[in-house]
Amino acid sequence: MVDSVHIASWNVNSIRARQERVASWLEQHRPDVLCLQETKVPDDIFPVEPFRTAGYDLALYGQKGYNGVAIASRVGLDDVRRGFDDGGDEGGARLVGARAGGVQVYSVYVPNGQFVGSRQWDEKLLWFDRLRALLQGRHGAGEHIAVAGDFNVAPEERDVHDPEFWKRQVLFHPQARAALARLCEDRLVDTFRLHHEAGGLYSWWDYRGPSLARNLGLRIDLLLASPPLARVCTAASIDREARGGKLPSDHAPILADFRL
DNA sequence: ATGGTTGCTTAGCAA
Repeated sequence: MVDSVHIASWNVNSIRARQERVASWLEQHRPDVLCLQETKVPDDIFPVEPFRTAGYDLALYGQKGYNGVAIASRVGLDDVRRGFDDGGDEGGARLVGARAGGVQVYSVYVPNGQFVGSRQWDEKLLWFDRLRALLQGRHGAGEHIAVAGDFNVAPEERDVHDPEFWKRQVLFHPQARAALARLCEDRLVDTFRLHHEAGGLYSWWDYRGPSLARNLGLRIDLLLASPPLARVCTAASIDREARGGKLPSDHAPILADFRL
């Protein structure tokens, strides 16, 4: 009987490039569930062995070259659902859901948006509303739901090293922040902010330039919980250490613990 | 939206 569940999420920027690093991280942290984004690989050649060896089942929704999401679980994995089922264009493999450890889990990779005013920008803003509709259509208010992933939006000024610059960019534009806020309002809670007040705590640092050394980052990776699940969230963190070393992803893993 | 780096794919795109 599971009485607690530890959920993690990590944009790995290619699971094939990162598989040894992810495998050792799994052995070290042993989360019950790990949501992955930017796996960048079709399902038939996803490197499943390191996960099986570590005791994890996988729900895969990938594609060639870009995007790709997955859920790894060692506490059961049922009712896997890939993508939206709203009849609209999927716009890439960016969403997979499953039941794991008594929680309804979603791994999400929100479109980056390219630049403000682009076609991809419009798709990004729309994507939040599609996700909101999907969650409202599939789930009731009392359920334990975790929506984890790379949202490609920092929620607040304290989540951005230079808000004045970034508010004109896709990752912190007022319209993107508003779209995220609409998704969340009264439905999803940012678990990190239940346990940390400080600014300067980021989950992504650009590969280019001295961003990591100078902590020029943004907190765009989020683990959102429905209110009933948020009420039993006992801890949340960002594993900044995993952003270091040789050939890291440009994102750090994020984690949250729940007592069920 | 311009630079810098990384990954997928092998010249150029996406992030």
